[in-house]
Amino acid sequence: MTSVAIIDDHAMFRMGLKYLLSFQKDEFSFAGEYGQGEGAADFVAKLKPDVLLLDIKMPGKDGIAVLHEVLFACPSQKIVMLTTSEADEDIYRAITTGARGYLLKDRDSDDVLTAIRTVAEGRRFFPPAVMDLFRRRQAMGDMTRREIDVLELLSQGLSNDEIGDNLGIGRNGVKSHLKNIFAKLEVDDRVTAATEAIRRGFIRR
Amino acid sequence: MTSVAIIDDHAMFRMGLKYLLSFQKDEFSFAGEYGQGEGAADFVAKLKPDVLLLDIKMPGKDGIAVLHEVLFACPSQKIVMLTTSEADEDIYRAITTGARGYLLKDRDSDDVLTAIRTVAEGRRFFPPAVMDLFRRRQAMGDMTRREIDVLELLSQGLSNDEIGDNLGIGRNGVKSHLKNIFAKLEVDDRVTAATEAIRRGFIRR
DNA sequence: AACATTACCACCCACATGGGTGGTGTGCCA
DNA sequence: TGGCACACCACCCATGTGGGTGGTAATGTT
Repeated sequence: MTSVAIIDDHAMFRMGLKYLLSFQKDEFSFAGEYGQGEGAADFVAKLKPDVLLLDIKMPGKDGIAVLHEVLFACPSQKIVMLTTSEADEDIYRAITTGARGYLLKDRDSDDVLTAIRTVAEGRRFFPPAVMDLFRRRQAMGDMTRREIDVLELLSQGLSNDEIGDNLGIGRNGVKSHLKNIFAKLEVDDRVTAATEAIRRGFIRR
Repeated sequence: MTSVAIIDDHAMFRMGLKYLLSFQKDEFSFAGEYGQGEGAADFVAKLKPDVLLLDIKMPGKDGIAVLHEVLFACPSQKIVMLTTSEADEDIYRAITTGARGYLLKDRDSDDVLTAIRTVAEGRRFFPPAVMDLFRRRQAMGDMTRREIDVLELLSQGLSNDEIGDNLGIGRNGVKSHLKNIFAKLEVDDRVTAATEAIRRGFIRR
């Protein structure tokens, strides 16, 4: 008997899981649900479910932060990320910090039970689409702290001079960072850099 | 007794609704579910539910297109949009084409039953956050077909010359459109124009 | 007939951008 | 002690951008 808990800000989604599990009463039990990132780690610590389903995009504290907290307190906790986020960065962080599964709600939500079963047995569950995005992200190399700072300001429409002012460096420093950013994102202009950085999850909004 | 159907590509979400309604068996009946935009209008025509819940972001045909089709065939159909999309453009199109309700999954999903009840009674249901976005969009004026074309190419990182080549016009024509676009979006550079246009739903991705 | 909207174009100008080539200093890991 | 990633800077240069002011011509609407 496998106990399953879910952390997701969508009430309907939590209910969907409860309903889904209710058809497999001999195999799974619904351990509990929680609707936000804040306090989620405590919730998990008390419940100790066999498998935890965890959403990424939540108001306040996001799922990646919760993932860190939960695994810090209990490294053996089995966690499946269940989210709409196709951002390579989210997938990369989730897998590298120790999630055992990652499902895209829109594409793979039929696989939920399979994922839970697989992870409960101690194996990993990552659909091909997820692995593709993970590998792409891995091939890219890391974005440094400073590069993220630049991207953040760039995406707000600031000029190189303005970005420099904000970061306390000169325009040449900014241009230098931009050169590296462009190379990593494989783009050659700031508009695409901004949209790609958002799409890939390096910056939010 | 109110019959309710749902069109949403998220299997879990559809289950959530089924589960939710199952607690109110004397008030609501679950008429059916459908997982994509393609063929959704026929599905509704056959079922004729009292209230239809309709997601916007679906692969292939999106919810706004389905909304049009369904209301064209049956203008009295009561429809509640139930989506994560906070894009003013989606909200604007949904309301102006005749949706009776609009709920944000992440913020208002507790209101689902209230929304269904309200709409079933023939009234409208739009939460304050939705109305705010609607009014903001209304105040802005429409984006013309040509302006959307320019935005689309702009967001792909093309220069004004390249955009002109793609549209068969000169750089001056492009600049002229851009001037109007900037004014409507209340921005003054192409990076912000691109990110805002995406965020507000004028262009996808 | 008067007007607004949309779609385009021309010319000017100050400034920003992206590419290039090069350099310095710091901290880290081996 | 060497090597490497990182953060930053300098200078050059062709091209792009955003702002301005102006124009034409085809569609409407009233």
